[in-house]
Amino acid sequence: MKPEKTDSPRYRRQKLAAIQAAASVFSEKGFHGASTADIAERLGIKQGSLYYYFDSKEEALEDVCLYGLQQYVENMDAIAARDEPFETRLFAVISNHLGSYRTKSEALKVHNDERLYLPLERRRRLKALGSRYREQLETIINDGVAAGSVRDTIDSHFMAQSVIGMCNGLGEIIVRDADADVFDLARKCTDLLLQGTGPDPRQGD
Amino acid sequence: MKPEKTDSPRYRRQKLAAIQAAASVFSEKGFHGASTADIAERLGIKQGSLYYYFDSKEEALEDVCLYGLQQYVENMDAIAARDEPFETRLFAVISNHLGSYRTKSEALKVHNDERLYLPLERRRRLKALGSRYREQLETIINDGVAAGSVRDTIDSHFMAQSVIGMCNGLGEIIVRDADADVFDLARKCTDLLLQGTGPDPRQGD
DNA sequence: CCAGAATTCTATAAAACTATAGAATTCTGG
DNA sequence: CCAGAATTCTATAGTTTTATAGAATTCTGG
Repeated sequence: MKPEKTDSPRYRRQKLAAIQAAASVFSEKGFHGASTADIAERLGIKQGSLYYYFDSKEEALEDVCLYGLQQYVENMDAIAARDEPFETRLFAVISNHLGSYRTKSEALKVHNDERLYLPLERRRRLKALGSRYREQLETIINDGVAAGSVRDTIDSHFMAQSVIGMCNGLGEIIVRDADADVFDLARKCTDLLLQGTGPDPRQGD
Repeated sequence: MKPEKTDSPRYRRQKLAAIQAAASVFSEKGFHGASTADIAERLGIKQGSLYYYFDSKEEALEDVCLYGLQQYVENMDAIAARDEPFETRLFAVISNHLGSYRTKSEALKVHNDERLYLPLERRRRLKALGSRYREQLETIINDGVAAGSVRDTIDSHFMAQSVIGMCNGLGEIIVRDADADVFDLARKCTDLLLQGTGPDPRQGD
């Protein structure tokens, strides 16, 4: 018979630690490459005890992905709701994305790389969060077009995907290099997207 | 005792088919999630027979990654060697990158997502190819700065990583959506990088 | 068509892994 | 400090997996 679970503070703390341990191990070895023994060891308990916190390895993956995505998407909601110029909001979006790589890099990486190994049913909530993220970004871009800050030849779906891809690419720098300056990268990235690579037309040549 | 291997045309053909089968299975299930039985089945032989073509599952992964990367890097060499304006070469780079997602998407995806599971020793050649790719791209960007096509405030290392990330993000569109027009995406992507999102300064507002 | 080489098959050893049951230990409130 | 609840441990059943050996089959040149 399974032991009873609770939602005591102690349980909650250890469950969070379990999610973080799983995030760490999954991000290093991948979902299938990691064993439940690896996760338990990182947490400091025995393999079998891990099942007090997760019903299955798959559930652990789902929890890690949700953990990585949640705050990240909530921040996006806040940015999309603000009434600010396009440039400011784009910078906020990129800062949030890159900043998440610093603070929750492991769980976010797991979401990006491993979520497809979840069966469709478990992926539902993740999909909803991810779609919300992309839609909010598209809305911000469309608002930029409406306000005249963005050329109307820009396809917002294409651009949203580009921004996300770019941030994920830069995320690799951030994860690899602990000294990388997130703020500076976000600034450069925003600048590149706004101005392009061409010589600044506002200064003569 | 192991059977003898040859380099007959038949062997070569089947080895290539084996690499493609492995690419297909690895891209779908991931390296650790895929079994040698899965690969053999896709190839139409039995699990044990696969070891006639690979000494180990790891070797199969290495072969797949090299297969995915090779032509892609060679194309980059050709582009970097050409004497063309920055804009033309950037478009060529992006077309090559996105085009590879269409023609060899599976092997390239495997390289991107699974290569880190190879032990360092096996990753050497891949690393060399990948570095060469990034360095060639940085050179192209630096040439662009020298020629005045690119603002000198652009950090070429940063920009190379951004371009690669952006292309990988768009690669997801290409892989997911068989109807996506690679040429059109490459054009939009080049345009975004060159011009940025801002209103075209050459037309009044 | 034959002989030897090349390719594939069958069978299996050895190791690793998930998940469960029930015992043991640790924690908590009274 | 005690009783019951919460947490962790031990042990293991049942799969699955990689890799190898040697037999069987298929191909090839002469």
